[in-house]
Amino acid sequence: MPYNFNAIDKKWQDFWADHETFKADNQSDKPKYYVLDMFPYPSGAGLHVGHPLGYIASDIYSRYKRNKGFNVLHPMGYDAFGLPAEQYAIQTGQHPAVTTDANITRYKEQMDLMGLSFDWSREVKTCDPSYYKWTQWAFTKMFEHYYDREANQAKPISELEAAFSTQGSSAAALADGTEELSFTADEWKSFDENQRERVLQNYRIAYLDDVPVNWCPALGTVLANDEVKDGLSERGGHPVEQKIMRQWCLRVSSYAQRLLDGLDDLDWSDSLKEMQKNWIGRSEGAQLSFQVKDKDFGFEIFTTRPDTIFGVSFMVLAPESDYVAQVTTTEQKSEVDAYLAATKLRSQKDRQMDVKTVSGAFTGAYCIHPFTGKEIPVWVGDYVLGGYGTGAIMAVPAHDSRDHAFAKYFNLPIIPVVQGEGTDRVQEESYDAKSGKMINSDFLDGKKVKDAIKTMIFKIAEQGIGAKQVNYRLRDAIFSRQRYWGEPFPVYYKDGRPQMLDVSELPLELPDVDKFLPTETGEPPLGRASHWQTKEGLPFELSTMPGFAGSSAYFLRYMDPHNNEALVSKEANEYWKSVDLYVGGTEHATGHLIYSRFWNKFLFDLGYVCEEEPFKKLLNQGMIQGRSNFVYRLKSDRNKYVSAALKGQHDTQELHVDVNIVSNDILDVEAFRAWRPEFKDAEFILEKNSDGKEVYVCGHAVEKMSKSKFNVVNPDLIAEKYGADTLRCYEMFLGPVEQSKPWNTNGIEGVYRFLVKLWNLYHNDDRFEVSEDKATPEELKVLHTVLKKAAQDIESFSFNTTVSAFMIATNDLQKLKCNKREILTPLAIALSPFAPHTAEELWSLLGHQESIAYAQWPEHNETFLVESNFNYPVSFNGKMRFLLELPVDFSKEEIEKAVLAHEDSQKWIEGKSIKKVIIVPKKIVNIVVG
RNA sequence: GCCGCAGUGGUGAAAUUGGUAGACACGCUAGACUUAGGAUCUAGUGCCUUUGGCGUGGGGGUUCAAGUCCCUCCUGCGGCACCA
Repeated sequence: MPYNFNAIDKKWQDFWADHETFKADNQSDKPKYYVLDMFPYPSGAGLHVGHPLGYIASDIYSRYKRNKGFNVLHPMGYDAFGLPAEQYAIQTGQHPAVTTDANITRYKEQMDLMGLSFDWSREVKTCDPSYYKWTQWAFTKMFEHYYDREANQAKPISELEAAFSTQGSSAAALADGTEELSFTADEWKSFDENQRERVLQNYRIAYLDDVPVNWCPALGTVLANDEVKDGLSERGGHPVEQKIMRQWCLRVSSYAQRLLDGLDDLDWSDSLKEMQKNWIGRSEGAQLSFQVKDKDFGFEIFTTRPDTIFGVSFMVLAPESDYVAQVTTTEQKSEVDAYLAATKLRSQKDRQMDVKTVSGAFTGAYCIHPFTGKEIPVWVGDYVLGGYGTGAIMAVPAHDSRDHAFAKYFNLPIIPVVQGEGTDRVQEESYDAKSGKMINSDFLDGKKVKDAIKTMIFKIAEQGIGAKQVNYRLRDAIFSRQRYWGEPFPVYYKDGRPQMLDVSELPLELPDVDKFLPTETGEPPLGRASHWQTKEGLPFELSTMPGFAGSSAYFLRYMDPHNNEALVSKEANEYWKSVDLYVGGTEHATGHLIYSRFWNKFLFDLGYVCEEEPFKKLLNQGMIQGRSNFVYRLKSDRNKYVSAALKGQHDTQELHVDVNIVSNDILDVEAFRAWRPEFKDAEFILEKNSDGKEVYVCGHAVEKMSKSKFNVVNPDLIAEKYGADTLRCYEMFLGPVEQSKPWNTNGIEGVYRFLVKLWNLYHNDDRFEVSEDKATPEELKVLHTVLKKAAQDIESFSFNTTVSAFMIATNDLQKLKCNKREILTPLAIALSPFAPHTAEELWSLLGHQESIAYAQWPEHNETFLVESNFNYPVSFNGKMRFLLELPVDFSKEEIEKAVLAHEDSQKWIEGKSIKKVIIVPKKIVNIVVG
């Protein structure tokens, strides 16, 4: 029994735990490095082989950095509030805290089995009151601040109040607000507290507002936009409808520009940056007002194409727009009302599903064109959204496809104002491109589109009818959830006015309830905690915070997890600064990664943290999908199952079968009978495989790994069968970390063989045996090649090729029968990030007392890597190439002679030497000199 | 529809970033040792009409040299989606 991985794994996992090997200190002479994984939601299913992909990658990097002499912070914790535990609680009555704790225990066990080098002394749980104290605290700070557009940062709301009492509402000109209000300083002073609060709510960063929300009746709660996919809830896939509700909101939109600008300096993948840019959705254009005919007001529209203003042939209002009621004429009222009623019936999902149907109604009103003075009809149409821009548009059917469809449907004029390739067909198809020259446009005629946009913005401003305007798609975050298992708001109400608890009164702990369902009167579950109120008997807010609340600042808490006086102390924050490497999946691109950047920027504005961006580098690990297996049950005989190749001859029903009783798609029929009572008498129609044996072959498909599909492969089982190091190396060997791929165990033997081979190289029967002889140049070359490759590849997160490099080195050393200490010592250190248990064992067998985790990373030496095929002196400072014509059958000597004779070679080679000679066909030789 | 990414053997994938395509591993074939092999070891393995020719989704281009750069088309994946 040479390579007893189970014993080795256990020995070193215990050793690391006992010695707190990976505990990071907040003070050190070493440079710091902060490696963070996105912390998991501890689900009941436990970890499957897909989860550790990112954990292993970050662990390899952490271990590498420790060996490189860094003080590494590598913590782990749990995003412990969430829907599944609560849904489970509703079904079983089991308190979510109990299930969550049980799941956490299981998660920790599994992570330890993989030898992950976390500093567990810093573990956080978002559901822990000592943790959510600081989530609540940040919320109260957001309530007490507003966004100052001039200073471009959050400022105390008290400053705004002071300004109101001297300047009235004009003080709010540069504050980001929900709606415009008008009052004088004296009026402000005469306001009572309720009136003042109503004003202030428009400016607070955490504020209450009546907003259209995604209401999910099945879950009994509202959901954020990123929690809704295709009109269905992301969790559970329940239908979602639109509803107006009074909710806590966070003014994330104030930070839109900073969230966008901040991306430039981040080392994130282009695709992820692109996703965030899309989500923020900046668009530049102009806002201008169109006067309504025979009325004393006009309405504001937003357009990115002010240049096409001479092509406007109608206006469209969103059905939700307040203007609709104001402008609709008596003759058109019944038609418009009917249309509005019909639109209301269409659910959010319907509107998304069928974007092609054109619908609308004429209001009877007209606008006056600001430049031509012509009358323009005003319509209502549901393709214009209430929540974006001003909820009203100028329609230019010749140059906007949606306007074009509307114009065609209602037979409205299409006036081309841009000439370009294809504009002659503008009656049939709109020309949306921002290129070409202006026509039919008075003073813009002949200008290029881009110039015309500039000119027009200038003109609009000059005439006082509008100005340049930037709009963002990013909306404020709705922060209330009508659920139990989340952070309680540190808020109570006095005469309906929200009041914040002081930090000394935090945390406000989640009260117990008898059931986890809404009350009979439809209040959230917290309404059942009847005695839950302040000392004065005032009621608390009954909603809880959403999932992203607890995950928005956890990376800061790890820096100083036991501090009861602050989220993070100044010293700890200034030492660790921000996350150097953040590893996680793309699924958080528009949720967590936006909210936590916002949250961090807010704390930065208040001076609580020293870095504006929390995550410097981001590595997106791919998803590991499951490979499901199926059996085919006859519809005629529900006890009979037909093999995959023969299923065409029968009418069958496809059933998922546990992949753990299937090997290479061949079903273990006895295990199947034993799997579930309903299958105990199962009969099979078998097929012949290539060996002529009768077997049951299963169907297969790549799907998401999930319990219900029976395709979950547990990392524990793999670790038990092959050892943690094989699991770690194999997950890396599968391919680039960033790539998604289906799990299959087919190649794991190869990786396992590599570790055994390496082990056996330094073992004679059961005895560890190393030679003290000096290594040969050949052996040194093998070693230094792998040292160089490993360092380079780890730095560039190319872990699959690093594993290959170790395999090559092992094979080479085996051929050389090399078991020398001089080789093994550095090799073990370089291998330790990938196979820490094996490396640590070898390290101790080599006689070291201290853990390999802090051994110094061996630097490679280039002199051992010289190409020995050519006997040239070599240097490694860059490379140069030049061309040389040679006779067909040249020798190496001739090459050298020719090189030296070449007229260019003198100045090229001067002071340098030939590094590499590459011979390619067609009598051409490339000489690389350095 | 718009934006981004990718396409290489039977399979997972490499390729010093423009320099001998297919490293490494799985699988497969043959052999050795074995009572046995789902153990271990050795050799072979891109394709073909094999003294040679062809090959990185298709077509074209730049270059002494292209998987890599440019144009174009096809296919797949991801994101956004009536955002004016």
